[in-house]
Amino acid sequence: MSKGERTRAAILDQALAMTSTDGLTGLTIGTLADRLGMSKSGLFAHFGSKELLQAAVLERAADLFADTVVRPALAQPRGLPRVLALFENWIAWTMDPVLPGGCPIQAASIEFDDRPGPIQDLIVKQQEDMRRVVIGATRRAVEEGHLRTDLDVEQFAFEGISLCYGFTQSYRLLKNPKAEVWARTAVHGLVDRGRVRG
Amino acid sequence: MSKGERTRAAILDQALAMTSTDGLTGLTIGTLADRLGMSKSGLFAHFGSKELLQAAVLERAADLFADTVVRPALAQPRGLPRVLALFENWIAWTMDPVLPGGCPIQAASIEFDDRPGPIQDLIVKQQEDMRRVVIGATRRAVEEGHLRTDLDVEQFAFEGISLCYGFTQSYRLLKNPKAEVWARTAVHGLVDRGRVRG
DNA sequence: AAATAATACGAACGGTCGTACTATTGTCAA
DNA sequence: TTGACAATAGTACGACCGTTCGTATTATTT
Repeated sequence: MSKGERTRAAILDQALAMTSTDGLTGLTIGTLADRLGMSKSGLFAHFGSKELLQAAVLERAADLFADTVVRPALAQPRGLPRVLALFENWIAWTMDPVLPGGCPIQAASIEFDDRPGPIQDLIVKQQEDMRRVVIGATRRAVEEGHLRTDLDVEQFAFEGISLCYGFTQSYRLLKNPKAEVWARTAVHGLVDRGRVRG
Repeated sequence: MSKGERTRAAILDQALAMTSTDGLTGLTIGTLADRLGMSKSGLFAHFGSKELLQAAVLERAADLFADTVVRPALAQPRGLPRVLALFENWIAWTMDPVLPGGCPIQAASIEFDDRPGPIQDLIVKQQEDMRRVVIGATRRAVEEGHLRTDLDVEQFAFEGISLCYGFTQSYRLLKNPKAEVWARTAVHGLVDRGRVRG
């Protein structure tokens, strides 16, 4: 790993934290350089433009999300355990102090839902990837006989993802101490309702 | 209505649309003035600071939300019809072309969930007001005998609000044509599950 | 019609933004 | 150890930011 690669990784770590609290637009090259003790131009040279920096941050966020949420869930036995782990890990991810301001991708979703361009395209791709993961795990649970065969897996995924998103509001903005219980109760309810009878 | 009040209202209308797409931070006095064909300083004088402008925009958004979502729902007979109207109106509000970029309050929630200050305080107050409205209507539905007496109304509100929020993602960012059906199916399911047996 | 207040304007301020260029330093293979 | 190139710093730029100020214009009241 060359020196350039090392600094680039350090930049992205700091940029991720900054994006988490200030958003992709609030992420600023000058203050980012200050926090890293390096010059604006030196940092800038690593990416070539702010938009490319934003894209790199998003991809780093997605990697971290995959490592924290998706991969550990896929390590669970297929079927219900995996589906539940997906939601539980997602809830834990929202509370993870590594991201001081919450999931940067979720924030970016709202920030960029009216700004077409490469960044929006990337966010859409990431969100649909995640949707596919949830749908895939759910469909597996149906095949394993854990969930009803007549279950609408797309509807199921919509509700599960919505609950994870809603949790962010209650937990991060409203700081409601019951938020975590609500979210976990809700996803367990969702899963239970999909279970085969008996 | 004096001339000042008239321009102030016109400013807020335009500012609301701009906030809807660009967020409270992306809302900029210069371009806002341009769109209204007036000078930066003339516009500025109406509010005294950008923060006060942002606060005024949020209050205008809340008024509009109350007129579009809450008041029509309260016109429905108490109990289940009112609860359902609340969610249906909320879904319609998210699709309302009056807000070209979706609900400004929801966007501001994520934008400001890590920026303490008067704006964050205002947003928290608005969100908790809305939460209280949902909880109140739900509790009424219990009293009317439409919903189970052992229903956890806070849990119910969390799930309903989460679904409305999740709908924004699917509809505005991912532009999924099934989003509206998913959201309506989900809230109807939520309500049905709370119904008294038989 | 005169007096006063409300409203709007234009210009300018200090700052920060992203970006472009050039110069300097550091790294690492030959 | 040197030469080539990657990495970082330095400086400057035009554009825009929120804000202030003095002044002109327009409404409203007396």
